[in-house]
Amino acid sequence: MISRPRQPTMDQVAEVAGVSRATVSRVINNAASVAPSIREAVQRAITATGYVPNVAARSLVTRRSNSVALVISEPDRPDDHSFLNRIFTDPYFGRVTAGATGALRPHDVHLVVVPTDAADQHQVIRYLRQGHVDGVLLISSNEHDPLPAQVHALGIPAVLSSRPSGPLPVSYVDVDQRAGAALAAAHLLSRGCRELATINGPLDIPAGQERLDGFRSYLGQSSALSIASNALPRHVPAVTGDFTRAGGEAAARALLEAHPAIDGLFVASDLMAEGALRAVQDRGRRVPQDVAVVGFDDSSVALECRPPLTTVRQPVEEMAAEMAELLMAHIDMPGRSPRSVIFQPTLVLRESA
Amino acid sequence: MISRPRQPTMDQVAEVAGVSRATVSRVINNAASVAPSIREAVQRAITATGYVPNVAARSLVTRRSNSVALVISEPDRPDDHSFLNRIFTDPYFGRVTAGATGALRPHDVHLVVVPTDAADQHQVIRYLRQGHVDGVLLISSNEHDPLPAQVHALGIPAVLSSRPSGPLPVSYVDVDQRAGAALAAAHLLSRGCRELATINGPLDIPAGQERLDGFRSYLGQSSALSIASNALPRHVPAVTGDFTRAGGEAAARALLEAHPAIDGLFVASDLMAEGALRAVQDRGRRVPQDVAVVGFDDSSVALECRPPLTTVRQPVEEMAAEMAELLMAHIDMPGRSPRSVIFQPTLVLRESA
DNA sequence: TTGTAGGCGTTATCAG
DNA sequence: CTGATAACGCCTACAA
Repeated sequence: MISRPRQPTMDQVAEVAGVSRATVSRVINNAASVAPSIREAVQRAITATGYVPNVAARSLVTRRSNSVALVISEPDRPDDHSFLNRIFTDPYFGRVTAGATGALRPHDVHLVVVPTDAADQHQVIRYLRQGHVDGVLLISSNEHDPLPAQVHALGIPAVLSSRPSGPLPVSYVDVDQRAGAALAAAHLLSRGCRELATINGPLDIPAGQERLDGFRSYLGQSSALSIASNALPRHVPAVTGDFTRAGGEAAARALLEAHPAIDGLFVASDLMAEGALRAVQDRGRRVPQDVAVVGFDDSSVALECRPPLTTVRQPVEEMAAEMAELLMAHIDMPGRSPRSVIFQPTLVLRESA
Repeated sequence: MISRPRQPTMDQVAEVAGVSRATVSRVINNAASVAPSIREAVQRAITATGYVPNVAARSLVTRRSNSVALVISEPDRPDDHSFLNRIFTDPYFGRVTAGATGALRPHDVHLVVVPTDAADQHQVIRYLRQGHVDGVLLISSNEHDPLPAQVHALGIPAVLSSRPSGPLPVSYVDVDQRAGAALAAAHLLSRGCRELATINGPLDIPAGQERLDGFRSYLGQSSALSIASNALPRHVPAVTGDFTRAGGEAAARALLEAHPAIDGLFVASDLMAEGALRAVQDRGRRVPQDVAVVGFDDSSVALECRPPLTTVRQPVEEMAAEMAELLMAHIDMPGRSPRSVIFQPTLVLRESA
């Protein structure tokens, strides 16, 4: 059996380079003022010995771990197993991860992905308190999720992925949900649809509520259009889905059952829209000729739908990158006051509407 | 601005409890022999002060981080962005994560998910050398991936998710791929299919190669069957897909174009099978009446297919849990000799075949 | 510009 | 059973 050789320490590098430990430390953290010749000698010693700094020792003194957590909180899912499955299946989280890691790389900071459901939450809190990470990117969509408040109470730097439900002095990044829904409504109207309906997300999730509000209130306001053409329905039919494919399918089925004349459908997520497409087509109705469908997210499933989905695009990667930047700023400047950054969504035209 | 109060240290707890630091340490690590009364007093002091051990200090002395990395390596994907998207979209990785975290929890060990493509590999190596983690669960399917060998050279405890391509003395967990493919072949034959074909995975991935081999060689051997009925085709048509939905669809299209009489199809992954289903149905052929389709993985998409997919099930969660247990054993007993654990797949009957 | 020395918060080895 | 005391590997005043 070959036992693993212990990592070389800074002292060994110093000895090889013929300098003191402090000097080695200086060139590693490229502190100013190290004679070029010495610096070079140290570099050589480092590569010669294969030295790599010990993170534990370093962060013990710097009080920095150089990593941040991406906490994905879904308190509602009781079943841990299906919960993780969902997280790793929903393209949204992949985009967030991609955006965040990209922004973090220049800062030389690692991202630790921490999925959590209700049962885990205290574990997560403990994890954060132990100093594993310097800050938290918190993805929490559920309005009643206690985690944002708890994390804030910890005093650890944090950035949320959407407006916190209560008044919490914390930074967040969000998309203008109402504007996105209005974009969808306007497009459906402009292509001539008059029997509109929507499949909204869970109403205890702000995004679910706001997309519904945005859709309805735009239709309520567009009196110009409603005068120019047939009157719009006073009451826009809506059925609630759960942001899953199956949920979207069931919701669409119910909707078409109750309102067979529907010719325009706004679905609050692409995943649900994919299910809705099936339901619509199962009833023998063509998309977009008979029923036009607009999704939300512009996730990768939008392209896999048939027909490809017209959808409201959130710049998720950019948003995640912005979250990361905000977080780094808070970490580097403790006491910096919280701020929010709101992104405007855009409409991506494909074939479904 | 409220500045965050520093975490209480062990000394403070000791002072509150009226004991020495060493004693506090003992109750925390519940070392043997601490007087019950003292232990209780310390516990009280801990909750009173809200003490949480500092992981950096601890792992500096124990040389343990109490976390392991789940490295997901896909050296082929040049585009980082789509790469992460794929990882977080493929249900397989979610299952792995679920299985591993579940097994790790009792050990009080955290899982750090580290996706990596070719460009990142040296970063990953550096990360591992820095001592962030005590060991590595390495998911690497590509035969030419240099990472397994590099990780092994590091001397850090590691467990692979499949047999390494070269002779590497390292533990791994795998499923009997050939047996799984044979299961599929046997089932298709038994339901009366005689014009069999397969959509195989990339041949530079062992799983891709072995599933193809297993399928073909079972058919070659089943002379009993081929005598009892019409002779089987000597050459079983096969087209290579890339383990994506779109790839499966394209492959199926090509297959049906070249061999319109196909009545039984083995697809080497559920994701590809979902695409294949579309292609088959687009040609106006019914599944399973005209063409029976068997997938591989029993991932969550198998249930979302229509019709729901008959598929070969890998017990992915259990396999990941086994990987985690093997890894913990290696971590706790350095020098333990490597071993492999092979799981037998099963056939899950649904409606597609 | 470089070296010396103290301390970061734990665990672990000893005595007592 | 409990308490000193010495590491663990690094950073950082401070001194030279």
